[in-house]
Amino acid sequence: MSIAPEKRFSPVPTMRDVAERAGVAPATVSNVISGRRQVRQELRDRVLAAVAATGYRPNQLASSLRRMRTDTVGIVVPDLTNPFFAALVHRLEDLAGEDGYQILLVGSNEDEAREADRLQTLLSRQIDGLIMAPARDEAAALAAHRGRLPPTVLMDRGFGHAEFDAVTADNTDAVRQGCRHLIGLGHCDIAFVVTSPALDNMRERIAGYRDALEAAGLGDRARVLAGGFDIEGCRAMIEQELLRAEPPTAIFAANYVATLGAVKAIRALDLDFPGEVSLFGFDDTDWMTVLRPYLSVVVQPVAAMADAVWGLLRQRLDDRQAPCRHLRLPCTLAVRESTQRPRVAPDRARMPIVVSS
Amino acid sequence: MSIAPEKRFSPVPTMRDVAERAGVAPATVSNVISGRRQVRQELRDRVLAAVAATGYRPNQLASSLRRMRTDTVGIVVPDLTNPFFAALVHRLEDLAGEDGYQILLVGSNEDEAREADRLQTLLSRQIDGLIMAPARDEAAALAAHRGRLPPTVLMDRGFGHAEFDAVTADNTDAVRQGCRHLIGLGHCDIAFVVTSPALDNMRERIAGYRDALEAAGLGDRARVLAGGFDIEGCRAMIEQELLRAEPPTAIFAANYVATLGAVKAIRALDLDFPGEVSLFGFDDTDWMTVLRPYLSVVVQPVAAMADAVWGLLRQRLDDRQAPCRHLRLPCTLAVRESTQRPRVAPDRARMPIVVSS
DNA sequence: GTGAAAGCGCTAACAC
DNA sequence: GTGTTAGCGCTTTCAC
Repeated sequence: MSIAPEKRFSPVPTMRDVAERAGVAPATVSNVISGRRQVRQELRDRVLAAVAATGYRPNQLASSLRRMRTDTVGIVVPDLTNPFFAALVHRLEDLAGEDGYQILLVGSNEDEAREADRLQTLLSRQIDGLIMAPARDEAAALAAHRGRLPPTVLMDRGFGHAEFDAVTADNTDAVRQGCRHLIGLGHCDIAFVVTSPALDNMRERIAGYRDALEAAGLGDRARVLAGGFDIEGCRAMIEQELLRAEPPTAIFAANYVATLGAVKAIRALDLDFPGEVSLFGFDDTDWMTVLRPYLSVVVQPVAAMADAVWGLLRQRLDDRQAPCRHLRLPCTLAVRESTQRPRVAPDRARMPIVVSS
Repeated sequence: MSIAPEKRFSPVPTMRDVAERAGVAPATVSNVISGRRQVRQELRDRVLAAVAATGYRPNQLASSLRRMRTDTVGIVVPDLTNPFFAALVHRLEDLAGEDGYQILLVGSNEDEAREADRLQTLLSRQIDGLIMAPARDEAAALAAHRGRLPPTVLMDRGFGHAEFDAVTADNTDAVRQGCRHLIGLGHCDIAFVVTSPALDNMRERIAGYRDALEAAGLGDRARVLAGGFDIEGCRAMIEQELLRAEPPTAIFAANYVATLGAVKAIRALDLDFPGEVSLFGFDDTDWMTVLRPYLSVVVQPVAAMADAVWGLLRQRLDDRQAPCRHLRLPCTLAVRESTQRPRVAPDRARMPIVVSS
């Protein structure tokens, strides 16, 4: 053994180390590992042996830099704590993983500034694709990067942009049907609770609400409340509404947060539920068929939506020129226990209802 | 204007483009942008102008390769759909973002093979840190990379490893207290439902259960059920238990999944709940104080746990030699409506109880 | 304080 | 098939 300065043992072996050990060119190692080109069996064996002996593990970073692709997709959602988005992310991570992509996850917390900031870093990481439920429809953060964005699919929100693929539920129709159900039950005073009427998806849901009321000649009874993006805000707003002289006989909540806010408000006032007030919620979860009363809700096709999003992204990855598409998936209604006939006869519905039980 | 072949307009400007335009060295651009070194005001201005003019945006990939750090942390959880993990991830993403890190998210779906596979890719991406709630305590996936792992913090599970920092709830004590509550109410037949007794956290919870029963002289009444990792599995197991000749008067569910499974089982059998059977759950969520009966549960300090995890990771990033620490955070009990006195007097508790209502 | 040059680890292009 | 070479875009010595 010579004492001459040999190449020191590198703490983490590189492809070159493997190549030297196997007595082949680095490119050959690369080809063995990636399988991109045929390599003679003998060399391949030597390479594999060298890989095993050195414990070599490829550095994706270097590979990505060279190949100009990262096999990474960014996902931006407003709130991971909301089961709707959690389910979407869960499914997307699944699909992405199957196709060899990893997920860079960002939660915007419904905050535009934060979203813009995080998006910037996401893009600087050279993500191959972007999936986003933007905090605001304008998606100013996106516009700022116009022309420099990777293939992008919007979901749930911001679908007004013609330059992006998008997936949404058929919001208007879902709410229209929900309202019909309530009206059919005899409800004339239905309050509709959204987070923010500034969001297109909420506007669509409001449209469904107004549609249905007008079709029933109840147009002048429409009341839309904006409770904000957190449960407590919605709760406060709804509580106040239920304390009015002529409270609604039913609440229709336009999303998960509003739904929870509504039940909390009803509980806080200790109302007989659904006796004194019915509730139609939005978004279905495990627990809704478990505690009482089981909630009647609009069910968004979450799995199908995630599938559609991923499908659009894959297609966009293959062909950046194809025209953008907006997929709108139908919702279903799960009518359960939280909606029932109002106590007051329809013709007396304008009379004040005593709120306490 | 010369027709000579000038450098073509590069579709995406690089630091070199900016440097040329500003008439400075690439290194200077780098220094302006990173702020790592002082740059004379005049040059700085020229650089900034060139950045604006070209619309240059740094390539983190190249930077990471050179700097040998990615400002990225991998998070592996068994199930994003479980609000406990969703909340953990949510909070961790928050903390990471504040510190300039991004999150590569992986859901293992409680599947070891998948976990190992995804972990491999995660590591090849040169993540700076790893946060993991391993599918199995052995965390074979981790062991396979022994010595080549970035700073790693385990949470909720796998905390038996002396070579990793870890954060868990005080499982044994939490369950012990929960059991005391049930026993105090007069319950002598309490079934304990875990997902899998192979997990250390479940074993700890079981230990708390046995402790409490033995302390009350009820050691021979202990019944531990393993329902598996999905709600339906737990439901089936619990349903069967409730149909025995001598059904338990109370169910103690050892995690979120088991809790939901328990309520489903109770509903499926149409039992008077909590009249005929009490339920003590595990993990607190928004909806538990909203529908009836409000569930009595063990509350894990999720936010504090995430904070602790992040804190440990940051410290480990700073000092890889420091001894590993296992932080164990106390839980609290939320006693609500799902637990009440059993209908049968304690001294008759061994008599069969009629199950139908 | 600034520039020149080397190189992070990998792969694509091109010879042979 | 396999080796050689030249970078991917950035940061970091090291001179000046």
